[in-house]
Amino acid sequence: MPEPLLLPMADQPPAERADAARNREALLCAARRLVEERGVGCVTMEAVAAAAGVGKGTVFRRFESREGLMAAVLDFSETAWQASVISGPPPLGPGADPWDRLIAFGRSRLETTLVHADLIRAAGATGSRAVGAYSFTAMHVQHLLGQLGVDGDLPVLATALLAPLEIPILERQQAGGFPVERLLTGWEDLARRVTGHA
Amino acid sequence: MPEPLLLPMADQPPAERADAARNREALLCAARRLVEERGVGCVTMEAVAAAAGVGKGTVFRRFESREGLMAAVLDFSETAWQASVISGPPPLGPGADPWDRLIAFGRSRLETTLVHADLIRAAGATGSRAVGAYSFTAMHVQHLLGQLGVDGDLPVLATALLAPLEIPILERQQAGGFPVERLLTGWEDLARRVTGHA
DNA sequence: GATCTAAACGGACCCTGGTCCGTTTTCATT
DNA sequence: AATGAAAACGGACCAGGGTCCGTTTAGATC
Repeated sequence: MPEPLLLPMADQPPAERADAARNREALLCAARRLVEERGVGCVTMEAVAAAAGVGKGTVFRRFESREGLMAAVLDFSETAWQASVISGPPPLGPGADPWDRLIAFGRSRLETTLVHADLIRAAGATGSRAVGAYSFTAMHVQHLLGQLGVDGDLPVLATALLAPLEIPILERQQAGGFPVERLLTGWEDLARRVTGHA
Repeated sequence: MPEPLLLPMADQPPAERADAARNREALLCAARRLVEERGVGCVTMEAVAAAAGVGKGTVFRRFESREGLMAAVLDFSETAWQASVISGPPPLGPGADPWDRLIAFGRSRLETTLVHADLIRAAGATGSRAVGAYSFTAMHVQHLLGQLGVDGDLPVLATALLAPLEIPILERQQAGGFPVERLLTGWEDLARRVTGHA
């Protein structure tokens, strides 16, 4: 007879050891602080390690890479933003009609993306931005498109609508001298054409 | 009386010295070859320098940075592609009607972008891709939109149409399991909505 | 051809991201 | 409390991008 095997509940990753969790937290705090006070570009992995009082190896063991760490830092504000989309006040949050929500979404996304530009770039493709955040925004836009009665390949259409709000594109346009206001108007126009909304 | 000043023709940058030009060429060849036979990721600046028979400093003096060098390598195929848009056979080149050209453009751009994905990524924002190439494609799309009678902010609309064809977006979708065929169909749909074409 | 200056050269050197491995710590079990 | 194995730790170490500066070279002038 098998000995009482220790809780066979679904084999989830065995949970982080106490010291590991503590260090993760300390590192995240340190990183957040350093990024805030020096700017992303001037924060080295070694500096973060030192500020958190751990060795460099630990930073990499916890966060994989610089991109990973920056992604974690970014995740902070990203999560807050997602919350305001899910349950904040209209028109960004639920309650307003889908078209107004879509427009509010575009403006809000564009603005936060520009605010966190450096961090987003530093988080690269690793970022929650590139996986979690993307699928969140994609889902949300798909949802709104559905409510607006748009038909077609919604996942792909949603991506098309999101693409011009991504850093590389935004920055190139800004470098080209397009004021934010114009980008926004342009995006609204795009949304109107895509949805067929009056 | 001022001595016969040496050709006051517009003060263009004084032209490259012979040895500099020779080295630039040698470096470009070496880089092209190495990229081809090892893949972008396995080509170090030092290796390129060695292959070209010059010092490392020279590589950086000529091309500024790794991104700059990769951009120069990329420029090669990019220029060829541009030529086929400007003067190649229809429907990509001139001769076909604007709608057909637009569709051909989308497909062709998407394909070449995927083919050169690594290089484009390595060329980063420095790349001709990010400046020259972008403005070329933007101009071209603007032009076609104009011919199709689209009105609105054409520069911005053109960018919106181009955005989903850029690497970061394409790759994320590919990673999400969308087959190329679907991306293409999706883009055509987008173009139809934006232009209002039947 | 001698001379002079700006430009180019090369490679030692620095910095930082990332890896490796011998040591230390946690924590489940006895 | 003692024990043992898995996990975490730290910091020396490595590699590659980018810089610096003393030396060399092109090429214009005399």
